[in-house]
Amino acid sequence: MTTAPNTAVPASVGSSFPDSTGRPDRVRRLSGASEFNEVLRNGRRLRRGGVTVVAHRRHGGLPRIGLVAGRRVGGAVVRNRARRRLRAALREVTLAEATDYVVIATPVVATAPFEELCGWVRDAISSTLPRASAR
RNA sequence: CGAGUCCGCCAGACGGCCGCGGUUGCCCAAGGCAAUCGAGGAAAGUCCGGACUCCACAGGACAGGGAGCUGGGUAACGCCCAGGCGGGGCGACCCGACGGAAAGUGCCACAGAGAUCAGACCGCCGAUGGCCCUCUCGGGGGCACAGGCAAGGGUGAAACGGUGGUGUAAGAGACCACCAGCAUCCCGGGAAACCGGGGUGGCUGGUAAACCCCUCCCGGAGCAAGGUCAAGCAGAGGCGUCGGUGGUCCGCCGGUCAAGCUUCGGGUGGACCGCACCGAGGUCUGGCGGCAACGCAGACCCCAGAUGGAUGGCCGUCGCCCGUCAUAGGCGGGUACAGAAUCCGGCUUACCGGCGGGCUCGCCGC
Repeated sequence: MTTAPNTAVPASVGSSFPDSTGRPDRVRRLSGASEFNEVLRNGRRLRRGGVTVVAHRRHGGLPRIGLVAGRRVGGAVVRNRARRRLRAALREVTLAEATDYVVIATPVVATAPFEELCGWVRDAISSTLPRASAR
């Protein structure tokens, strides 16, 4: 658990972060029930490991994310932790422009090794990319 | 040293990389940069008490709810402190819904004869009355039918106060002495609860987290309170002595053809203020007053403010605890409970562990 990420994490950060697309990857937050419902109703839903990603393409603008950690994830402390780890993991991946994402947590998100969590998020996000762009 | 008890405190530390929210300043703006601040002792449960907001409010009666030894503290409390009383502990100390049972009503399982104007199973007596025997005609003896008694036995958590005497046929607070309890009066101490002492009196079960009585307190709803702006829609029916006085009634007030209430239907469900606060504010001063809770004075400080919800993610080193190999040390695992949402004061509950101090008991040494 401690030895493997030592080499893997910095590599993934360095490769995907500053210059994979050349633009500063800024992200907005989703806000309000209407925006969330829009994504959840019309978006493409993918589950990888302990996370579910719902992606929905918009007309333009920066990517937006919304995090969901429901009551079944745990108490307030565990839900906060799950949300923060998801936010940290999302910074490790490239998000498509003009797309809204809702990421839904399960209980394992709070306890799973961080590298594994990053893997789930990366797989799920990249799987949405061709569909979202093909639409 | 061991065991215990009370009080207070902490809630791993440091570093690296990458981030988030608020505020202030700067840049012409989108946005960016800099500085600065950014979870808890319980932020929790939402159980009490307030602040604040809106609605209501002449007054009275009755409901209803809450509190309940005394005094103090406090904005207030069901909280805190001190004291009293009762109970527990060798002790430090701990625990207590702790007003009234002599205002009334009710209840007291099982057992038991009887469980509150009590009762008589075994028992005791049988003076008096009755019956029988005897007779020296005064009486004497017997039976246990009437009747009397509640001492002893037995039942029970509890049996009409306890012990000893007098008394009597046998007995009983019937009477006496002492004692326990209660009521009442007086004296002394205390601010009071209460404590100590004395007199008098009647003659005494428990239960009020049973009804109840007494004293005191309580208008309702809550920040989704409440307000501003924006956007948007479609009205129709009912009540007409109706509405308000937010439990009810009396009474009062308002409206009386236009408003109000209400039912169904339609629209919106966004932004901002409230709301991040100069406050029942925090820290310090071995300050002053007080046994203490706390109050007062002075100095300094401004100390989270999100809204699908910031306060973090990952890594390293060192602590601490456990297991293991066991020589410094190595390896593996663990490092609680838990996350602000209008804000305060409490209570309760959860919690790996650690630190400091006071006191008590036991053992040992000087």
